[in-house]
Amino acid sequence: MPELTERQKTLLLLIIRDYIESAQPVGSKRLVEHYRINLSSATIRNEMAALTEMGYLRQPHTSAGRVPTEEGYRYFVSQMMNQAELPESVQATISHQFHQSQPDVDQWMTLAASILAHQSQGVSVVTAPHADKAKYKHVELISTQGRQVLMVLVMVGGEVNQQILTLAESVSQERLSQSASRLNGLFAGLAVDAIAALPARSDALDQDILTLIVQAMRRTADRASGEIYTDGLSNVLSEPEFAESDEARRALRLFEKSSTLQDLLVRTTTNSNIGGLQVLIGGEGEWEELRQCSIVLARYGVPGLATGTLGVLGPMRMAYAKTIPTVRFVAGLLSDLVNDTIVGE
Amino acid sequence: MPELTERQKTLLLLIIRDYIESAQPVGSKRLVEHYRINLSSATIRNEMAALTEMGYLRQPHTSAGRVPTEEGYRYFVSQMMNQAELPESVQATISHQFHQSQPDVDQWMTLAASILAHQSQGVSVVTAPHADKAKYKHVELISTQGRQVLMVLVMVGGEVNQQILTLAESVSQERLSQSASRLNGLFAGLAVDAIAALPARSDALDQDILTLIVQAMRRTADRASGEIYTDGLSNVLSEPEFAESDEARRALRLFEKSSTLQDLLVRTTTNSNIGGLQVLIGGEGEWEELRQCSIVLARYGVPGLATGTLGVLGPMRMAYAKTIPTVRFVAGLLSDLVNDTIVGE
DNA sequence: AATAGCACTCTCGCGTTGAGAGTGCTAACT
DNA sequence: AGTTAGCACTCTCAACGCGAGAGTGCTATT
Repeated sequence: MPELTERQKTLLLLIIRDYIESAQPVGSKRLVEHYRINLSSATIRNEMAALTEMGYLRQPHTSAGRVPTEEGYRYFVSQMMNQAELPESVQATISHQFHQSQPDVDQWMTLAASILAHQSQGVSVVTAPHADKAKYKHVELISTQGRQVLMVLVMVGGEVNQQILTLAESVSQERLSQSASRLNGLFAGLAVDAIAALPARSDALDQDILTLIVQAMRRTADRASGEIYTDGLSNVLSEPEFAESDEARRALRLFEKSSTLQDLLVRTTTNSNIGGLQVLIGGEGEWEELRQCSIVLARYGVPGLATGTLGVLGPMRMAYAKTIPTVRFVAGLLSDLVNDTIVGE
Repeated sequence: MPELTERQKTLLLLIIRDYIESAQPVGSKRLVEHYRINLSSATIRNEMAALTEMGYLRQPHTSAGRVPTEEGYRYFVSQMMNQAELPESVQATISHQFHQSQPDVDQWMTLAASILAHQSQGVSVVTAPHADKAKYKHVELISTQGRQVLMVLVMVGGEVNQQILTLAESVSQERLSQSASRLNGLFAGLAVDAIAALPARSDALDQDILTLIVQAMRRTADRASGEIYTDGLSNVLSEPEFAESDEARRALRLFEKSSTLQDLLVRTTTNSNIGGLQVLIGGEGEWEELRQCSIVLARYGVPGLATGTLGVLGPMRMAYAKTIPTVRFVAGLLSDLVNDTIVGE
């Protein structure tokens, strides 16, 4: 791919910025009128032709202005990655909201999703922090009715797993508490494999619970991510590109099947570093449903202990300039929160 | 309002049924051709004129067929309320799905929402069972880090309240467990007011926890309903009436602000009996966002112990004939499940 | 009371047309 | 050589007109 001259670079960024704002193909004349450029429209036309030739722009039809291609957006985003800090005042507002909220993962996730959706005018996704290798911390068993028992399983890192068990026979709350207490003494800090490798318990109830705990921990580990929080779904319907086609419906459907969404998040962020952003433009050939969309994703958390993903989905014409720094900033915030909560345990 | 003749009644129902299927104004000729009626189109025209006069039908424009008015839909629904059973086979399928799922409230709610959305092709809403007067059952305190403690509070009826507390000073897990155990012995089966009325505890930690428990129970009671589950959001976008207008967005927004949605559910079902259906057509003048929509709602559960709401939102042109019996049936199922889970405690 | 016939109304789809926007190319200019 | 003015050309889009079709209400008839 040929190099861009400085002027082409400036023009390309200008054109994309304008298109993101106006949602309309931008022509040479409009460009001259709206921005202070010391060039005539004819010169700009030449440059536009060149940029089109190089694959950064395209024309919806012969006599329309130019529109960015996926390649164009990619260039735009790459230029933006390095710089683009969120204004101090916005940073302060967001931090403030987090610090005055309850110190509760659920609250944080909801808040993060809400902030992202609001700032970016897109659909936000946030997954709860999740440990790849969960370590046992504590179990509580609460008799509910008959043979049914509520098991609350807490992992190191604070991940909570709640589940109803059905035992072979009815057991008193007292015996349950004793059993839980015995297991807590035994398992503290162990990973699932270590627990499974322990010799069988002589007490039948203890052994049953142990088996169920191992199952629950395995299941938690298999889930590739924590619970998914989302917000701003209605934002996407305001976008003109989704107004009448059923593009919007396809993208929305992705959000209803949480398994697909999880797959997407995992596959695209699994190798990315904490703090590193990833921007998927037009589904990158992999995601048919997202051909018209872009996603800005980031991982947060403490590697090895608990990590999660957060991001924003919007039309390809998304407000990257605002979304990217916001996602980056919120990811940093959540990382700090996870860090503060876990470290020292 | 004048009485309808038997023939007018038949015709009105037929017209509405046809319109619900086809989504197009239905004319006299179409009616004669598609259904075996021993009448000429001219006669039908006369009757249609009468029905229009009476306010059950209306014409989008002079030379179009008839479309039901809100009044028309109301009549249609009222006719359907008494009869309309779900086919045995469908009942069986749904029951089966419930009985083979995990005995877990979260699972049930998700499943109920999924079934409702799928059957009705609308957006479903299900709220978790919730007790107006929560009774204490059990508390567990799990130290997480420093002064932070995870409190798991279980109510009679199985409602679980999970919360992070920040204590005045760091406390060992052992002391927490002891405190929890003392309180459990003391509070079992009591309502929040009874607990608040108890004399202060001599132990400072016990007293702190007690206060926090009362707060948590009050907060739970103040929430007018349990957690909200929803499904089928993308269905609503397929409906032609929402294709391009922004009606859809307004209705969707209702679902994003869970507070508004809760308000709606509470206000419309607060006085309705378990098992009784309520159908809101066109927002009934109260809900501007729902002017084009209908909602079928039902309460389920065991009055006085734990109740919840479930329902379906769709266009006014919704498939009532399928939705109403489904909502009624699922409500019955959930009532049974709640009953089985709670009774005997 | 029910129906056949008829004149009337209104929407919708379709082809036409003219204005406007934007382009690419060429020739002139710096 | 790079830049610019001018111009012919292309294409979309909104407006318009028009005819077909659907549906109605009314009247006269059975």
